[in-house]
Amino acid sequence: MATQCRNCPIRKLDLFTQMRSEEVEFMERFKVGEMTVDAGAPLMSEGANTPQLFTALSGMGLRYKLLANGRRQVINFVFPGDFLGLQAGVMNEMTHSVEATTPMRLCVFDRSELWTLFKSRPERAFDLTWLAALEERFLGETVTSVGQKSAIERVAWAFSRIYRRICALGLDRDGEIPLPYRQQDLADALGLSLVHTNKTLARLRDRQLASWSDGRLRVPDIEALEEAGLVDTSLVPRRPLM
Amino acid sequence: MATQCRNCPIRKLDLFTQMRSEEVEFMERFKVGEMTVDAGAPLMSEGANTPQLFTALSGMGLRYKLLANGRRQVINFVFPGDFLGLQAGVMNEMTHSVEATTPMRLCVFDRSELWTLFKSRPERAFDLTWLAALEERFLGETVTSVGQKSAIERVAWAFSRIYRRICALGLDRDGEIPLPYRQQDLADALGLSLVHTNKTLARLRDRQLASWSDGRLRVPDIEALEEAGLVDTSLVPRRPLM
DNA sequence: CGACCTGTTGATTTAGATCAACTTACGTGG
DNA sequence: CCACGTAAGTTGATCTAAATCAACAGGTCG
Repeated sequence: MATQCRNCPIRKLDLFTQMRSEEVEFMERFKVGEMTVDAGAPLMSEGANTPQLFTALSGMGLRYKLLANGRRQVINFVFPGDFLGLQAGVMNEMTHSVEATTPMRLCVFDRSELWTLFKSRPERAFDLTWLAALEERFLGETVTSVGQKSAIERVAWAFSRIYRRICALGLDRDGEIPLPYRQQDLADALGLSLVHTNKTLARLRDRQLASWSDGRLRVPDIEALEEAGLVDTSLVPRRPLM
Repeated sequence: MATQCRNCPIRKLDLFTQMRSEEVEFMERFKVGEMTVDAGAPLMSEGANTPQLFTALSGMGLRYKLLANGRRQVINFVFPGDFLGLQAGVMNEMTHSVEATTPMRLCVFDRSELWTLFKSRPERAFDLTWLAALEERFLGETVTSVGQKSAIERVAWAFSRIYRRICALGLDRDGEIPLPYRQQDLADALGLSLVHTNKTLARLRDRQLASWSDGRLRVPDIEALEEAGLVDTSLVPRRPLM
């Protein structure tokens, strides 16, 4: 039996904007089920026209694109609260793939009901657009990091962003968060080679800015890390949850 | 006296999805005016909370972010039909700046009316979300190009995308389009140095793939250029126009 | 046990950055 | 009308951050 939205495990977090109770009721109707997947499971694939939209509830994943030359770009990492499938929802085609890195639990929505949402729930439609704008904002920052920063700045930037997000989800425990990706994933996200990423991680460790091993990231001083990553510290607002 | 939407100079192009007449009427009310600006004029700036939203009607511009270290990332180029200010519209703050490269003419909308649009015009709200998803798609592709491609592939990719778009706007004339940017702008868009960009342009010219000088880009064989740029040639759908 | 995956480290190479000149073209002001 | 300053493009020489190549170590699993 699927969790009812009123008992949603993450909705109440400060990270998210709060919904009015009619909205919660609407989402309970909009939601068609829940899905749990194993680590490594593909969730959506580039070019496909998935009938389903998801909101991640727990676990972590990643979005990526493959190139003709075999290289892979990790577009970003997927954390609880992220909405998956907007492109399929409005344009009928995903232009990137999504896969689960750890086991994941996701809310499932029916894509064909999306238009109903726009017609009957303008505030939810607005929230969806907000999420799209937030994604655009984040990708603009990613382009900037990959295009203009040195290796150490890029890794520091990525760790800062991830650390802040995971903390906001309440998953940190004395300065440490779970980060269950491989170095190759980070390398592909930042446009760096695996070897150079590894050496850059060692440098960050030496400088006591961040230490990532055994799937856990320890950040002794987040502000110092943000500075090292030239991170734009303008406030990231609360985000809507679909 | 501002152009009325019914006489919009670009709306009828095949590039754009067609609107129903009620939608056109609604847009005429939503539109509060028109603006023309000189080359070099700033349109929006990072961190600011502009009260206005725009749709570009003519001319070209660019979006960019500046870093603490003085470097600049050009996020993308702005062409007629592009919508500007979505971030300000939903999140009250731009995270990048926009400036006019040539003189531009723009439709002006009132940000505070955006919520009215969501409440009373769900199909227009849907279109806006579509545009946001399209932007996300394009930025994903940009990250992939900047993160994973060689200099010549990146330039070929950018030229392909630009060429296709400008042709769709009907601005091409025997295999040539206007492209009034500086080499520095392209360099900042692709994460390359100015000097290396210049040398890469020479290589593309030698290989007869693309020749850009005096503000005009000539492309003898767009398919060959796309191949050189590892361009994902899956169909780019018609886009909504706001 | 052996195959495979992930991480680590050192040696070598290279794409692209940086540095430095020089050329046009285009104002602007004397 | 010319001198000078500035912006954009071009080209060659040199440097370097990061890529590539190679080898090995520890874990895990069938």
